[in-house]
Amino acid sequence: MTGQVAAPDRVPTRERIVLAAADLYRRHGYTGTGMKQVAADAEAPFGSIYHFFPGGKEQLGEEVIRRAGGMYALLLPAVFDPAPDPVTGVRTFFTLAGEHLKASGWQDACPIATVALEVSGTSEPMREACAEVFSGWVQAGTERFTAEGLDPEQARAFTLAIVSALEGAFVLARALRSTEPLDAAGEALAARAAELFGAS
Amino acid sequence: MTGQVAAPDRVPTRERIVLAAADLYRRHGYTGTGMKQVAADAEAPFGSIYHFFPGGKEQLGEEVIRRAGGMYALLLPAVFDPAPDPVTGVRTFFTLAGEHLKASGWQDACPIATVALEVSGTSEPMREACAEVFSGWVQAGTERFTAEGLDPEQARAFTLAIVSALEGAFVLARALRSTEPLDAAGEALAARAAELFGAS
DNA sequence: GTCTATATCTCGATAGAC
DNA sequence: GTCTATCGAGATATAGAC
Repeated sequence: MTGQVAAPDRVPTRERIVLAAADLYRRHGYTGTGMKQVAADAEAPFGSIYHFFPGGKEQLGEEVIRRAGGMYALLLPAVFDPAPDPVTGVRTFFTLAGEHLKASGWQDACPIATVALEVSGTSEPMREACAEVFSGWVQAGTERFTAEGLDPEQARAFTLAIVSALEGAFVLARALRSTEPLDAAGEALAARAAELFGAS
Repeated sequence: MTGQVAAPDRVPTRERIVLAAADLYRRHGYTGTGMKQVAADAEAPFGSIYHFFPGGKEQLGEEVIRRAGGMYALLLPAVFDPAPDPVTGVRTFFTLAGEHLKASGWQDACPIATVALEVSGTSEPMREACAEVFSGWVQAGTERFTAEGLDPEQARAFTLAIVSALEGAFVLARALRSTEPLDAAGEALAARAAELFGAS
């Protein structure tokens, strides 16, 4: 009977910090994002960051990567479950990614990819966090495509190709300010899917 | 008759600065690379950077991107010219990329991709430099594959898919410390090439 | 053109009042 | 737990002797 109703500031401070950092990472990267800016965007006092993340910038970065990775993992079933077949699923995945990127003013790239490129040679804990996120995506895709009829090796290789193409197309699309790379990559992978799954 | 023999310090200061910065960018990114570190790695006096690049970090970054982009563009004919057919060329391209990345201790990613993700939302001049580099690659690939029998639209889409897959596979490979993403992406694109070019 | 010293700013991180 | 003031280090950039 503690009277837990939805409070006005329903999002806890710690959560706001993680969300704000995730948003900044995909716009400016890890090294380009300052802790003061995170605090400002999260509307949290500066000291609260070090209260919740005593490990500092690196600990915050690790958690942001894992959390963002988990959220993006939800997109896989969200797109593929309603799709009539894997070929359509692949094409839709790339199309939606392009629409979202364009709608954000070419700002919202994938935070994991940016951070992975920046810190893979600098911070081993963060590199491992990125690796675990990618591994999780690949494993989820492998299981799905295996269930849809591919043998596990094929399924894993195809998933790796999809994730790679998606991340790379994001890079080009963001720089070129065009969805063309995402459309082209999606088309190529959809054709590969048609070949693998034997559909048209 | 000015006696121009190969001098001991045959690489000019300005050149050393650009090369050192390019190397640092692909290891630590743009924001993660300091001007002092560039000077140190280039074995150049700190002030010389601002003598040659009065526009500061951004001007240096722009030139590094364009120069590195031009160097990487040379790899396309270097790999595809000796290849017996486009399918083999595609596969070789991804295989060599993986071998190089691994040989560098998973350090030498593509500097353009890293910088493109970091600054596309921050610095318009640098975003344009990245876009021009990518456009150049895509145009070169389009011309080559058109000459090999594809119609221009197919050739352009296929080139975009290749570059996207390559850049994305680099991201995963660097984080996972494995060439598996590059091999899988190469396999998928080689299969697509076989389909497009009608070879086996 | 080369090189050093330094100005100015912002970074990540900490201390301590409340 | 919240918030402010501030530290020391490192950043970019500049001034000026040589």
